[in-house]
Amino acid sequence: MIDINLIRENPELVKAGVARKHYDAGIVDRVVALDKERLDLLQKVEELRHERNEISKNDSPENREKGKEIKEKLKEIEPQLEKAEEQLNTAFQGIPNLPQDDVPEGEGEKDNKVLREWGEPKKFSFTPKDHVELGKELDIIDFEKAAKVSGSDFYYLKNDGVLLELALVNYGIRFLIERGFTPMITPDLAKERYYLGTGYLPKGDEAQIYTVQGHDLGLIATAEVTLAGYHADETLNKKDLPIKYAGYSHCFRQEAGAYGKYSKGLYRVHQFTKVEMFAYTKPEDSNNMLQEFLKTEEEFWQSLEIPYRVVEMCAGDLGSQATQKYDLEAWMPGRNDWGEVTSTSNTTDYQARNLNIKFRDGDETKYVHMLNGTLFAASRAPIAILENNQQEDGSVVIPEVLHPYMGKDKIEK
RNA sequence: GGAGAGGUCGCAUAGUGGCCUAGUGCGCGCGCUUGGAAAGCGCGUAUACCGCAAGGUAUCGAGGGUUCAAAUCCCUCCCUCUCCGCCA
Repeated sequence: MIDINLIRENPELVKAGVARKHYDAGIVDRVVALDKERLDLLQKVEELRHERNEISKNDSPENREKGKEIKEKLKEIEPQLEKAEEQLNTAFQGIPNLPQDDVPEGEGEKDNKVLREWGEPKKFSFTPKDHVELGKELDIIDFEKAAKVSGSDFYYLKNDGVLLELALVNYGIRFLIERGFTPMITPDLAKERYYLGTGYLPKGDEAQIYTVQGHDLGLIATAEVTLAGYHADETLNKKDLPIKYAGYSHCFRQEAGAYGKYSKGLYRVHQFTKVEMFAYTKPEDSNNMLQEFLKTEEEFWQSLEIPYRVVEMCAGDLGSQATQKYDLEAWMPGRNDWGEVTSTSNTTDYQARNLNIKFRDGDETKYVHMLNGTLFAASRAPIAILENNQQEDGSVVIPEVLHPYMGKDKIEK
């Protein structure tokens, strides 16, 4: 959530930011009204409680009578206050984080800005195959058996497909350790507070998360959930900041209603493995950290020798949490187009306020800033590797940096 | 999963209906003392919200309930520890 004081003091500023994200700016007025209503009721309730506290210091028949009266009044007003608080919270949580000033204007994907390209989209002297075909021919990915056992959009990895994922994970984690990240393997399930607190909800859609029947648990859609929750309700030491984690987890997404050629094969699946970067910083450092994350992603994908481009999200495509966001899109010959492989966001103090994560700065405690960024998803990275590195004979050359982890330099039949 | 014991202001503990505005010890901070230090002594040491302020309200694992009044009584849940069971 954003700072309620910002809304009280400068509702117009908030409205402008909300409008840039193409959310309904009327929500700000609703919050202002509900906030006032809540304050009025809060004052009444506190006055009555004060009276009650005074009375119970001296026991007498008269005071017992007075106490009974107060009890009755409170019974009436307290539920009203509760309801007002609930309404305020619901409306308030609908207010997204505000975009940074220099974020490009725009409504959605079509308005995102390509900042630069690295590498050349491959040209083949033969007709390239897509990863689904390659995966089947090389016997390293099996969608059909997974469909039988788990349903559509699940997959088995086999043979060198397994080695490739493990190599990527091993290489990726070491890559981040060298850059000062603390490696973490996190739980794959988390309580509602955490998977909602990180706001893994696309605009208005709650159906993204798988939940466990009979328990307050959901399968995480990203390690961002568990890495953000790690320090929930803590006050961190200023001297420990920034804290940088490299998270390894499985990710689970329902992806309801996502079909079509752009969702083919590994591109959109219900479960995948991901190595995620996460950072807690001082407020003044978060913009630099976002650039550091982006640079780290670029260095990683360059080391894999995959052509990619950097895209800055426009205000309308930031989602509720981010103030600024960059994606890397890798070249995918199978679709003859770019495909998103990473995403890095600065959520500033928005998640920190949801999860109550602060740091001590002298006499003051302030909210930390929190950032996340994908190093790679072990579903989409193999798409790029298989499709870009395929040879005419159907084999696939492994990126050099993975050779030591893979134990070979080529996947062949 | 079963049985038992617990969860109190940074840490350790006291508190079993109104004297709790939560005591004490440790730690920490400031001051006195000292040539300097230790000890000793004194004072102060949570968070959030409302309020210009004085001050007020809430929080004793969480949520409900009983009562004029709840850390304290009742119910539900969560977590930790010990033992048992089961398993990797």
